[in-house]
Amino acid sequence: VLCFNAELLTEKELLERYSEKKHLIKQRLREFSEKRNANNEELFEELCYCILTANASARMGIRCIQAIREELRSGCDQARLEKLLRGRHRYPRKRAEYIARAKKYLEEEHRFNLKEMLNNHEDIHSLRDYLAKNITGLGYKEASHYLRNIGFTGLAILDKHVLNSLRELGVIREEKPPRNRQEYLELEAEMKRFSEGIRIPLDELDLLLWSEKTGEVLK
DNA sequence: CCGACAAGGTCTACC
DNA sequence: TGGTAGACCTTGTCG
Repeated sequence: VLCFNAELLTEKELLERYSEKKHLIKQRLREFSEKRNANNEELFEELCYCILTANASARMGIRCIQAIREELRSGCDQARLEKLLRGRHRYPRKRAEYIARAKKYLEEEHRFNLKEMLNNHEDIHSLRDYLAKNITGLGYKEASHYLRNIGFTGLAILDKHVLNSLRELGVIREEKPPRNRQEYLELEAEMKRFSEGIRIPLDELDLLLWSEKTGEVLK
């Protein structure tokens, strides 16, 4: 936060950063993996957090989730959610709508048993497809974000910062965000190839690149 | 104080 | 059926 580094990130620097932050990164991922034991209310709260962070700052997402925590558990009423989000989020109406719809969908299709729903998918990619398709407000990036945050591994969270880093490293040409499933999968595959080349697990690389740009989270 | 612009994208309408 | 503008919307930050 002190200064902006205008120079391009190199592989050498990346590996240096990795050895510096490796411990913190692994610790963070362990924290995520502990979420595998979370109950349905906690899993739903995390889902809502990811709905809220799409095109919004992480800080905004955290502030919002604190404000609506009670409402998520009690009624999850759209109008009340909107009121709580107003003044805290960019899109109070739409995001309140998405959250209310998600709650309704999960209740109708899964009796709100998120745990079971998540475990019923044999592989993580089909699970992500399912979420992106059926939860309005979650695209591929946020669906990946969600799964990572509740302890699944092996998915790339291709946000603005990570894409920018990948471009600087020469892994990809442009940092334009993927606009559909196919583009997302292609970019993810490129990142995975790169991660194997430099021997940094995909999830750790993702967290590393993100922390390079934001400086937050890992601290 | 004011204007510009970014903030971990995604959805929908329309072609 | 697949692709692309425009909508969503407000706060915080920086010059």
